[in-house]
Amino acid sequence: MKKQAAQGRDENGRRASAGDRQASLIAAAASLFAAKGFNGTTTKEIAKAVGVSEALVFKYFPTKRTLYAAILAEKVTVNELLDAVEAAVTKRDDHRVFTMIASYRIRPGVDSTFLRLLLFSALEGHELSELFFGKHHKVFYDYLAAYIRTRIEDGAFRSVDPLLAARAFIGMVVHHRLLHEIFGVPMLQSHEATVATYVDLFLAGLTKLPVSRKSSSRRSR
Amino acid sequence: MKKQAAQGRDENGRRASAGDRQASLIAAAASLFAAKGFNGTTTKEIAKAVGVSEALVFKYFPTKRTLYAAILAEKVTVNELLDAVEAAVTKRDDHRVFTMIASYRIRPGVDSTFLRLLLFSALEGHELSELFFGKHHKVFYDYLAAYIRTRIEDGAFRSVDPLLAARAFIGMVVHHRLLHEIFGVPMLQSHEATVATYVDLFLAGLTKLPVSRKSSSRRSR
DNA sequence: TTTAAGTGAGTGAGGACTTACTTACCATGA
DNA sequence: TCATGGTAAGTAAGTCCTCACTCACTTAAA
Repeated sequence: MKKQAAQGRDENGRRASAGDRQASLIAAAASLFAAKGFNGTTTKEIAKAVGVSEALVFKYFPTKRTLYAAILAEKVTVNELLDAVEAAVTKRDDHRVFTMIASYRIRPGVDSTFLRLLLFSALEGHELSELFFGKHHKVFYDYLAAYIRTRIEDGAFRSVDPLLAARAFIGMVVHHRLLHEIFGVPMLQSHEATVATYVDLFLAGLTKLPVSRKSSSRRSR
Repeated sequence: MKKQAAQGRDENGRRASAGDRQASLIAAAASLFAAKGFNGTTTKEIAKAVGVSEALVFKYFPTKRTLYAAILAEKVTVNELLDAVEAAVTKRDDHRVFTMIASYRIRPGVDSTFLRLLLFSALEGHELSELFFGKHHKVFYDYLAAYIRTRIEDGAFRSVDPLLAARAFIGMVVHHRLLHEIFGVPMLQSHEATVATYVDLFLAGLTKLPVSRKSSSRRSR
């Protein structure tokens, strides 16, 4: 008699392949770590989330940390965006460039676990946090900064530190997500409307007046 | 023979008073929680940091959570700033208002533990996090938003959602701190210079052109 | 002498990780 | 077409350790 037969099976009642198991363990662990932090999550919980014995977790990942590392390694995929923006960049379409970056950065959904994971890893001081940050976050600053620099050289933007300006802009956007996703602050408007306002505000502050040469703070075109 | 006599003593070799002990426990716990999170910190560590037995910690705080709550309760002191800004507000000195708020928000030092604590409590989902956020953070948004609103009514600022604008500005500033204090990203310039740039950028985007009356956001959509 | 400050040595619960074992899968050759 | 064995997937039931919290007690001070 198979008293407790169909436990660690996939949806067809068959044994899962190593790859699948690994993937679903990573997925489950990611969402648990994101929800409760590394220290706040137990290996037993992870196993249970996948419907598998705790021991199996350790068959795939020798330690809990290894599992954590696997998550971070997996979660590195940014370049889709940068490709998408490319067109707008060559056309010098400021509005579009900023809007696209902001939308991407602000978009909820799929990886709202992402931000939490990033924060947790930074706060808990995991070694991989830097890699994580570098590969996933830093790209944006550098990319946007480069664009701002060329626009300054074009004479279209005022002369500011490009990296600082990039951080300022991304700061607005990321902070918005933070408020919403971490602190549960209700949104005032739709994502789109918010992005539009931010982009508008920021570009107005950055764009050079075409005719006037009043040196300091004025707004744009 | 007093084999291990002078253990839980204060600097004079005397027994500490209840109040002092409580305070130093709170202080030690705050910095440990900030560094490693609630789950990542043990009561033994806290005791050791104060140079006292673990048992004593529980004489003062019945549970670890109580201690945590005590920290959050203690850390609520914002109004100093708001008083200081008041003068600038009545004079409608935009630049000064924004600079003061940003400087306050960005200043490192004393409570750099603060931001970490706030983030940890939010991430780990402590009940008090909301209170913490509300009492310490929200104030800024509301205060700044109110100012922006009056300036819009004055006709000095463009017509934007005041709360959204306030969040955008504080977002820039807080994000800057975050990068620096949590992610260890090196600063590009001094705090003052950074604040100056941010304020300049933001006010430029917000201020209405004195002569033109071009109504809404140019180059939109 | 009372009372508060302080402690060493627990306790039980739970967490990361092991061990020794069972089952399903499937490739092979008889 | 099967027995059949090698192997990977899977598990129950630990081990050992750490952690939050307790207990029974000692010491200092007023």
